[in-house]
Amino acid sequence: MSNNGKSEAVDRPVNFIRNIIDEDLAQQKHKQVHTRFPPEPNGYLHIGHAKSICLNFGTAADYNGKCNLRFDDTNPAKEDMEYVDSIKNDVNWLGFQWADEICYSSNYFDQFYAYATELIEKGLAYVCFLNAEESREYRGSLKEPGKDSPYRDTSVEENLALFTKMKNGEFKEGECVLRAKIDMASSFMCMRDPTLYRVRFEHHHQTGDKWCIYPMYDFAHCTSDAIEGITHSLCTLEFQDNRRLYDWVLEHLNDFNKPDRPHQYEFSRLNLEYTVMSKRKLHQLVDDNLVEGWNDPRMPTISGMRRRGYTPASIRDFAERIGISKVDSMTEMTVLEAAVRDDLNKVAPRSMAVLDPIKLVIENYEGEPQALMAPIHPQNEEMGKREIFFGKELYIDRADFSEVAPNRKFMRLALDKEVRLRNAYVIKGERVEYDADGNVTTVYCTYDPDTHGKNPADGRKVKGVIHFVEASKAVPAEFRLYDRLFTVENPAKEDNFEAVINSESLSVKQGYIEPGLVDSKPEQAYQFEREGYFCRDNQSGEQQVYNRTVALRDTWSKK
RNA sequence: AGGGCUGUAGCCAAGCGGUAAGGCAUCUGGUUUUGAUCCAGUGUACCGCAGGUUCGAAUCCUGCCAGCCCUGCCA
Repeated sequence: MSNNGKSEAVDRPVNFIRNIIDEDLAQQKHKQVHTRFPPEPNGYLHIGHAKSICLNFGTAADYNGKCNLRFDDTNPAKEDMEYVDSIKNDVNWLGFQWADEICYSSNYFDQFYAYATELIEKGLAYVCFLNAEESREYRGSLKEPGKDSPYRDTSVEENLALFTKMKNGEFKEGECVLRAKIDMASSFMCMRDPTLYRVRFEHHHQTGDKWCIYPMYDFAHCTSDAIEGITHSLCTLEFQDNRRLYDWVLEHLNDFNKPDRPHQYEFSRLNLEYTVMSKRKLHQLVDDNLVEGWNDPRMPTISGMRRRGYTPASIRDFAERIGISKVDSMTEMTVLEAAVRDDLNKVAPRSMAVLDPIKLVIENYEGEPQALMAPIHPQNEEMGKREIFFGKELYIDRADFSEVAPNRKFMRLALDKEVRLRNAYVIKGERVEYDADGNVTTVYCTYDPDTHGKNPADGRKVKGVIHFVEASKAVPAEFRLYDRLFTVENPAKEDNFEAVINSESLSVKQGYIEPGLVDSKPEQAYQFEREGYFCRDNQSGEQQVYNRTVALRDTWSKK
């Protein structure tokens, strides 16, 4: 059957949803797979949505099916065009194309109205004048059954008239709702005569002022799926109970009570360590100015991660690595980081940048700086070479020098010790100058002119390699280093998650880049050798600002 | 006696009656002008616990335990 945990259709990990699809296809329940990604446009997309996007679009693509992008826009009070635009943008950026036109639940408002009418005519829905509080009391509790609304037995004719009045704006907000007549004693709370329609005098971003009644999620979602011919409606675990209502609605509508109607399947949402995933909390971080905005590189939003330097391929790979299941889980950051590193390692041109510079003088070098050629990618010659410079004055990183090597493992520059300047020559530390505070200002070295592109002729072994930038050609740049946004694994569990924000989640450095980098494009990834993967900030215009996407894997600093 | 789900190595996650895939993390070697990459190797997983069925159970049955979700005119 399944070979090494891979799906038959494509070389991709199997999951329970693919198993269901394989079965449905085998039994010819559906001819083609049709999924949908149904965000509500009330916030920006985050990495958790990316998991769902990859699942829905990815699965459809693997089975040669289709996937719709559908805005679940049934609550105009919370929604906005700003979000629909950003969502479209993020989905495209991730590399997915929706089938045909973009869909909106609001496209189907006329049909929803007709379906609601059908339910009323069948005696399966009624207009209820209980207010919100009364309605809650009548609902009962988890352990106690509810009791029937006094409006439950209103005649079909009267309900029809009442519902028309609701639509015509003859009732105030909150005065009445349309409810399904199901079972006030059901153990599923969502089946205790759930609300189907409520009155809202709101302007809708798609339908304007045409409607003053808006359908509830449970009524709109299943019917939208059915209208669009969705076969597999994938959502997260908290909708498991709602599936009973999903099925009830479709089974009681003539158009949809067929074997090939949509079915809902639930998978677990993504939880990532050291961050939050709820829209409410992300909204709060933005509103309370704890981050720069939705696209702050520390945010788990698609736009934030994009600005940080994550690539679409790396996010898709991450989604594949974490898999799909029904287990409540918490994924470690290392999985995400490994996914970006794997992608960037392959595609990122190499460069050198000094983030915390100290001056280094080559005492035995005279004359103008010289140009040297360096590989753009040491493991991929096809990427070509770049020009770098070497000269009398250079910058190296403060952390790469120590007057006295702290231990035998120290592989960087120290006095009377040799080290390789990456892509250039072997140098030896000779002496050092300090400022009044005891900080190193300049390190004086000599270089071995016969070591470019080769080891010392006399067989001396030089183990250490450090990076540098030639001073006269160096271009000043700002580097922004990011760390986890929170100090605890699961900030959502805190009483006040804002209290556990990592105050050191951003540190800014002023240093230098190779001159060849001045025209770098925003979001283009580079590996600054020995420092990590960086990209030009997409919000800083002409300024040389680089965001660190992720540091290089570090297997020695903790020892 | 509310109901719905879930429990496989530190973290994800395959497996669906024939004797435990894979990834991340960890650790150990090797290569290396990035302490990166790459390569090779590295895990007694009492398969939540306890019974039962079976020649044989992570897979079937029973009971128990733990965690998550459900009482919006939110989605």
